[in-house]
Amino acid sequence: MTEDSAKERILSAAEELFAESGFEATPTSRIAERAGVPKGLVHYYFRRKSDLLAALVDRLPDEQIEPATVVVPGDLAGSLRRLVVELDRRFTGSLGLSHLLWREADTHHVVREALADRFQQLVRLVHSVIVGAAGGRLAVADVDNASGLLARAVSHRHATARHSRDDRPAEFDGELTFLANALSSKVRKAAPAD
Amino acid sequence: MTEDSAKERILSAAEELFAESGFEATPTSRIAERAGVPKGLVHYYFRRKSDLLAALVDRLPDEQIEPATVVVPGDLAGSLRRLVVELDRRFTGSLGLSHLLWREADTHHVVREALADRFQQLVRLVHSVIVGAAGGRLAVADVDNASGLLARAVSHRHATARHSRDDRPAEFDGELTFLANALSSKVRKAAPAD
Amino acid sequence: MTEDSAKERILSAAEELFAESGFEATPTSRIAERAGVPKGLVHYYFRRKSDLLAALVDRLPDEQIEPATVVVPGDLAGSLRRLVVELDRRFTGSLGLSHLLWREADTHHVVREALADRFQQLVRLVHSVIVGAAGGRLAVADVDNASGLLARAVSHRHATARHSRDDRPAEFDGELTFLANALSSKVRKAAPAD
Amino acid sequence: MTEDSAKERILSAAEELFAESGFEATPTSRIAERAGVPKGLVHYYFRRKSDLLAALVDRLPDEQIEPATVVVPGDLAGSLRRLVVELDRRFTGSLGLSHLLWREADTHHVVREALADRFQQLVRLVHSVIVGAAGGRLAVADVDNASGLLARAVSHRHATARHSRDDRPAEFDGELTFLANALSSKVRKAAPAD
DNA sequence: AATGAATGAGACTTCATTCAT
DNA sequence: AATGAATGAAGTCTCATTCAT
Repeated sequence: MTEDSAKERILSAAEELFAESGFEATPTSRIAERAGVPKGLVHYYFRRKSDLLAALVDRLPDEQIEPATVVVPGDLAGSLRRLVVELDRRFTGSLGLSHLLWREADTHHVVREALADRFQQLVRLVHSVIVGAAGGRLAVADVDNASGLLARAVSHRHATARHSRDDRPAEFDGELTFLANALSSKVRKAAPAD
Repeated sequence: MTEDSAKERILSAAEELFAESGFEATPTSRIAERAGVPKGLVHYYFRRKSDLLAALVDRLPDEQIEPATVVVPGDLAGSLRRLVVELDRRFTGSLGLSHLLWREADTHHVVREALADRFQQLVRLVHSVIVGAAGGRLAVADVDNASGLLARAVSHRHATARHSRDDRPAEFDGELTFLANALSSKVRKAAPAD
Repeated sequence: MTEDSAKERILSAAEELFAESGFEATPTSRIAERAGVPKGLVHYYFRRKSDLLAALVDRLPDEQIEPATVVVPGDLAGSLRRLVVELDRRFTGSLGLSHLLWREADTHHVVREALADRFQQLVRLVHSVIVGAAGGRLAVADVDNASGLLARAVSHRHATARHSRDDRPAEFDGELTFLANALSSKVRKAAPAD
Repeated sequence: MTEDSAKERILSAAEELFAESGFEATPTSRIAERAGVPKGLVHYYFRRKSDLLAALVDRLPDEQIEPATVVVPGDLAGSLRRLVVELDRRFTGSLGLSHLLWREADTHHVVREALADRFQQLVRLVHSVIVGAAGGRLAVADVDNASGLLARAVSHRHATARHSRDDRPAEFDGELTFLANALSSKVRKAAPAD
């Protein structure tokens, strides 16, 4: 069953190699080699090299995280922490993808758009988690701002993790707690008049 | 005045082109062309193409921002806002540089390190501004966390600004205010005896 | 019949050109030109230029001479003369090869070894012919010395023939006869009891 | 006094490098480097690269060997042995020269002629030594043949010594003795009537 | 459907040579 | 006299892409 089709193997090889060395620096011949297929087959399935990149973006896994799996109502800090743990896991599980998206975003609009989409998804996800954990007692603007801030910080953290030797994202608990406290203090302040 | 030396023109051309299309996708011949010099001269000054990249990183402007120029003690939100305005200006003024650093960080460790350096500088800068504006009445950990969060968010904002049509960084005031408030509320809470 | 495969034509062209102008002085483009193939094909078959040289040495014809074809027992001088005539014919028939070997021996160890091999073959061949023509009545040491001397002289004669306008080896009969006589006198002296 | 002029240092560097890597494979810049002179100076003294080769051949040391220094009348084998020892010493003392001459003889007629000259000198030298050691009792033809044979063998021996790791010429005493005996036997046979 | 031989444009780089100083 | 910046021709090699089978 792990006997992937040749086409699939080509795509995986391309993903790895584009992530390792970049699109331009990767010859199609090396893709064929790593996929263990004859050179001609790469161009048989993907006439031009850029078609490979497009196909790679198309098959982007849509691994949504379900807010419910990390949210504990009333425990904002914990919920955010669990969210980030989960995000980190996804990130580590598809490093090639992440490398690829960041690397080629500048020159391939297809990729750029995919990257932007993912960021928007992330913002919405953080938003949901905050709302789910803190209840509806927060000002909409505050939630928006916190979500934006956190999504950016998490994205940046992953983006720079790519650059480190072991691809492991940096410590982040302090920042998370700080943010959770900031929001929580708003809740209290927003509700004494109740 | 714009009569730069040939060597300088080559570097500028390389910076632009590497930023536009990436290192690999930029032929040295196009660099020579844009710099208006014969092809041989490029390799006379920079034996291999990668030497160009190294030179580009070496001459990285060290445009430090002086905290004092944006800090107004007591006005944290305003100070941060002025800081970001200034950072955005620097960013817009050297777009090529920023593109270059992010694009090539994955494959050229010189570049990667330069990018990491710049990030650390940014963290320290934000730190100084917060301390300068809020006085010494904040917990060290809070300042650290807020600085990290903000530096990451600002970096990410610039990194993704590269991907937009007009290179303009996204709106950010809301996030800034939120963060300033978060910190300010700590000050008050930390000094209830006042 | 002369419709050789492209690969074969490339090798022949390379052999000729390397012999004419030397390895370094021969552009691969000129090889392609003379072989009547597109430039890319040369590097398709032989990734690097030096692979061409290696291939050339590999396909070195192993044109052994069968001692029996020149030996007439009892006629040492005649046998040696027939041997040299035959060696000269081989030499003239593959001039390119000979040029090539001597020219590039200094810088390419593959070639150097091939040249050394050929010399050893030659020594053994001369040895066989002497023994075959003179019978077993000669001292081993004498045969060894004479073989070495003659093999060296013949090699040198071919090596310098390359340098002459018409590639024709110099007259050599006198030397041959002298050597045959030298050996023959030993036979008589070794068997005075006859 | 070892403070050679720049021009002299350039020539020596060229001789070494041409011998090591060949004429074509040696950039003039490397000659300048090894000579410790600025690049421009090489072409200041020798406008074209080939002028260097010509100059090198022009200044060829004419290290003639005086027959009297090795000849002991009556001792032919010893005389030849001493001659070869002396020739080997000259050879080892100017290896660069020898490499150079053999390497570039194929493509530069100036060099080719110099090499041929040296060979003729050698033939005459051997001739003188034989005559000196054996007296006038040998047939002219025999002396000619033996000289040619020996000169060729010695030349070949040096030519192939270049190809060995340590540039040391191979053992040769057996061959020499054999040749001396061959000649000596003629003397005896030629003079029984005395 | 699949393959790998074949192609040619073009990339990087080297280098002899010129020339202004 | 001496230098090293500058030039451009040319060399080796890579590679996406095509095509006959």
